[in-house]
Amino acid sequence: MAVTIKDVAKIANVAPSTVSRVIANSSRISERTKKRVREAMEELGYHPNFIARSLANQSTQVIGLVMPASADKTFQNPFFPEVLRGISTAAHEKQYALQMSTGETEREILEGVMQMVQGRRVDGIILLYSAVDDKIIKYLQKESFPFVVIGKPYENVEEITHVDNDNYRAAKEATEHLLGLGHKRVAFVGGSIQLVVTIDRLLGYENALRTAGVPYKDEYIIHEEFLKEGGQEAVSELLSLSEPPTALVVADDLMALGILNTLHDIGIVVPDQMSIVSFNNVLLAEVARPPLTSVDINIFQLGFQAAKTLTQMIKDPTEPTKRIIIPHSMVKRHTCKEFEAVVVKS
Amino acid sequence: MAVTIKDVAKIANVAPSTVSRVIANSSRISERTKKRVREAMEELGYHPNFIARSLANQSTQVIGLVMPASADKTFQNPFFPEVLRGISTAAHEKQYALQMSTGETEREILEGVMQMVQGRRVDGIILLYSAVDDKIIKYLQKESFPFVVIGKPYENVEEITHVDNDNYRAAKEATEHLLGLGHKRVAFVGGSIQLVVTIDRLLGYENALRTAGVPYKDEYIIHEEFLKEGGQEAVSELLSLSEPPTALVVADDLMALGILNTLHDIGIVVPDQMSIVSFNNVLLAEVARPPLTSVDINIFQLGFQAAKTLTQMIKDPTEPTKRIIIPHSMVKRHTCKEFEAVVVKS
DNA sequence: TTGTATGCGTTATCAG
DNA sequence: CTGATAACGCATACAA
Repeated sequence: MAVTIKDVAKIANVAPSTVSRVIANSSRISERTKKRVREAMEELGYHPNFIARSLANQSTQVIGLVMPASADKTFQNPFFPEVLRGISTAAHEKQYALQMSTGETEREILEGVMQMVQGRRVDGIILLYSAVDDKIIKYLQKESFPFVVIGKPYENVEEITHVDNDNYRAAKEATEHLLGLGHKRVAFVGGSIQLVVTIDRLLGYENALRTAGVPYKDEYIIHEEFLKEGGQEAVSELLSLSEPPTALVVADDLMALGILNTLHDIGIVVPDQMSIVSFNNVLLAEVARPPLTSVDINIFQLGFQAAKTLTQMIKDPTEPTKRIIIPHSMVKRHTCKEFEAVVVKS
Repeated sequence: MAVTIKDVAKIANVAPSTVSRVIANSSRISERTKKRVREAMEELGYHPNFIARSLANQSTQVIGLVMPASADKTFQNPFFPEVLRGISTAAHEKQYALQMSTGETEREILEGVMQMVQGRRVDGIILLYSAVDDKIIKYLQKESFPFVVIGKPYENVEEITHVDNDNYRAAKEATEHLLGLGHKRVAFVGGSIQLVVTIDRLLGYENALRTAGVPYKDEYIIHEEFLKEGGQEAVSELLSLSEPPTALVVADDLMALGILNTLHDIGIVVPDQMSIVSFNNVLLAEVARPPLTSVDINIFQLGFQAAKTLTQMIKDPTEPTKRIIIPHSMVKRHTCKEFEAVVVKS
């Protein structure tokens, strides 16, 4: 059996409670006994048992993380390592550990979350995505368990603390950029319409078109998963149109990379024959050829602020609901060009 | 306060210990009382408190995960989401939760691991990488805490359970493939030499050259981090040589992508003027242009087997040390071509 | 400033 | 088959 607080107490000739107070660095313990107790701890190689502490405190110092279904391809998106880095940094500052949901299906994940919550395994939860009609959010609200979502909740926005970008405006700006270059036929290639981020960006795109008086066409809206296969299908659908687009707003760098390469295969030159703006500005955007013009959404900050906010909520449950908007900025590289009346071969 | 075993006991008119037995589905409880207790549980919405259970059991049902320093660029490698998926799947099957280390520096990570272990927060640990002279492995061995490493330990290989590929042979085969195509000037672009995987692959590469009677040159060995900047530097170093290579063995798809694009910028055509074999076969390999010939190391299985093995070790601490080798296979795409006496412009 | 006693929610050991 | 009761290791209210 490992060395406990009692062993330390015996060696230091004090009561267990005194040792406990030394650990908490209570101000009502004399420096002399503190020193003696610490020496005893050192001598025995004592380390506090977090489980016991958790039980006594009703607090675990761990944050639960809910990822999208791991079967889901979304998981492969470079977005996740980067939010994780942000979360991890903030969590570490406040001495929180991180626990991940495991589970392949939505049902399994919900069960995992229920175990985290009811089993008192975590003090709070971060949702790393926001989907339409999400059971997990509803459950967490019902239990009034501390949680924050990264992205915008689909329902009850005012009641749920979340960290998001202004995706509506970001997409609007991206579209306007293309419009400003003279493009009239701008298509939108988004991820799953189940994700709120897709919806917001789509709305921003629509609004930009409407404001510019450019007609909005259903055929120009493509929804695919955030992935490469998606990119390829998107391209073929779009190019088979009688009036194919000359510019694309793409929801994600990874998808844009797929599109880029498919276009390259077909022999369509970017940006000469097709302009592209994508989102996220992960490493891939730089590495792609040509390098992608991409909206930087500051993924690290998304994670960092989410974790920071959650720890505040845990510490002070009366904290009001918050909406934190992380700024974005378009990084112009080499996938956008002024529209010229070049015929896009179909 | 949440509903506890006592509340259930009261409603069901039994002792708390009986409720506990029902939860464990003990065979020495009559079906009738089981039913009554279960109804009470249902009625109150009872869920067991894992923390309390952990304290009583001395077992947490959580596995600790040690990632490389999150400041480290390695973290961005698509390798990680995929091992995680494997680990997560196996862990979920055995009802284990996953806890991640947070910490930016090596020192912080070691401290985090010590907290996991001494604080009894986890039942076992998986190391997601293997580095030379690793303090964490030494610590875990000293504590004789259950752990498995993904990759090959640098020291005490026989005493440490690990899940690895035969990287030596994989690299040898990749090199032989290039040699077989007639290339004589084959360079090796590896990741950090601090990683054991790099060392193994380098040795395999060397052996292939030696066996083929091709001279081995120091200038052909480049070590960079597993990333894109690395790719670019590698290319410029290699091409500035008086006898630049005509083929490359690259440690990682992400790096290979960087190299591919740098070559493209310079105007060197792959595979006509430069052949490339890389490792990991992640999504990127498919998406790259041209698609990468890459050694599939079965990342998912690496994670899956690691978690599965660890849970066995936890259940039965007398399990012998194991070495599990996950098979690899080369996926031929379009980055390799027979060597022709084309002058590579320098 | 320090010690004593009790509780946190379970499981496990005895009895019965 | 079931019920008391004592751990598990720590924190804290209350005493001293």
